Amino acid sequence: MTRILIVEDEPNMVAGLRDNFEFEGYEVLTAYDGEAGLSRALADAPDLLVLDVMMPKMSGLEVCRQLKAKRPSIPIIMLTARGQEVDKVVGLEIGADDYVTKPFSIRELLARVKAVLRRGHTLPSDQDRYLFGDAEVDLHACRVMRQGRELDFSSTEFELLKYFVSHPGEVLSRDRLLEEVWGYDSSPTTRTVDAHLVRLRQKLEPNPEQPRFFLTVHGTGYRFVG
Amino acid sequence: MTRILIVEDEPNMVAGLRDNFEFEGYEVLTAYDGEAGLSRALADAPDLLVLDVMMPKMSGLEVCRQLKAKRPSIPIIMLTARGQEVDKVVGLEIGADDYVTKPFSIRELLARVKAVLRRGHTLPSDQDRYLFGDAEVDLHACRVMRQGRELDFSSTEFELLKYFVSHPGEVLSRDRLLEEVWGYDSSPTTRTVDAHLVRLRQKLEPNPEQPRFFLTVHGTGYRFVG
DNA sequence: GTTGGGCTTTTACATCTTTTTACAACCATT
DNA sequence: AATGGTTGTAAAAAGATGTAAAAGCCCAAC
Repeated sequence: MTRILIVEDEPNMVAGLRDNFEFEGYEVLTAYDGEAGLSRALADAPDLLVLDVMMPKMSGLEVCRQLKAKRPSIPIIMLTARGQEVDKVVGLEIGADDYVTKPFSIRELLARVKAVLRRGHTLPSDQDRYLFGDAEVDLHACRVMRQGRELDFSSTEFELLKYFVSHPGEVLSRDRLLEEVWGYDSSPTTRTVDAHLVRLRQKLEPNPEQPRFFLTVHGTGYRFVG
Repeated sequence: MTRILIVEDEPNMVAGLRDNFEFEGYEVLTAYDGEAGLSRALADAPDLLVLDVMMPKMSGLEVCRQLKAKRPSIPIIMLTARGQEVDKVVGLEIGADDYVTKPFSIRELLARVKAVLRRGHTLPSDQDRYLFGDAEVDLHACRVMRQGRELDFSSTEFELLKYFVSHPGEVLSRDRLLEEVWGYDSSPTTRTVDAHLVRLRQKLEPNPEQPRFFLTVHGTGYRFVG
């Protein structure tokens, strides 16, 4: 039976994941901090790790690095919070096989687990595509299509877009956007947000002068309606 | 038998809803993302949709919009998360028949489903349109028409208008208007209200100098008579 | 190094919205 | 009618936002 080790400090999250994985027929092991996770992974040789980045004692990144050094073949899927440096997680730097950004749907995580176990390359499962108007956003592959054509998005632009489509309908203040997209210690001013909004609108609105999706909330911020 | 389509990406939630709806004697169809939900709705012609706002591939709002465009008569109840209370408005703007905020009691959802089904698909646009004089206010679409032409209203102007038509006949003090329209911690003075009244009258009164709808109650405030 | 290009941020200015101000007109009370 | 407070109204001021262009930064190529 395929065994999955969940390393995560949030008990509710663990419970939810356990339920779903067991329902899918996996055997589930758990650890509630980085140190325990690492030793458990070495001792019990699970078939796959689901590993939270943010944890007490030892971060998921460190666990991943150390584990990959000793057991390079164990697949690891990282759980990252929004705003964390996704680039460093995947790819060669750390060695994770895939990642999922919180909050995620269980369904998506299951799909990625299966994909990784199948050793099929982590083709951007279309679970995290988002459609609105004539645009199509692939949140995982970081691509944006419109009318069949791919649009160029810089990383900041894309992160901002991502935050908007992840919070449809909510009024998002400039400060909140700066904090969530640019980071807590962001130097940029709020006008930077406006400048980026212009670019999002130019690229994604059918009629940028009269926005339909990226709406202004005067005195407050912006709202995405998709 | 009445058929209900549940479009929701959380498997546990779907399972729970299915149980309850089937117990109540409904037939349940399901879809796990927006895209699938939309095509299912078009293909299987359910009697009602329960539609989550936050979903992969296509948001509930977009599904709602597109479905209402093709099948305006299918009733839709939206599920919104607590943080996105703005969606209440948006969801209804887009044409949903009702909404429920997560977390909700199954009992409440069932009640609303029954209510919507009993109501026999009354278009919300009817109950949200307000006519007076030669003007027509669409409270949900946030549009004002007069003699077939659409008028420009700033958001504050519209909110004020909305409050008036929602309280016809009542005498509304400036302080009350400030509190209700501008907010509890509003810095503006009561004269600001007067300034806005001028603009409402200029835009909506046949003869602004001699108001017929937006009446002054000397020493107290204003009264809308529509 | 240095250079060049792409991306980000800032700046500047036009425009739009909201609030305040000033004063005239109005109303109620005496 | 005189008075003092209230309201109508336009215009000024203040504040926010849209937008293009300049300035700054970073990184890779030379």
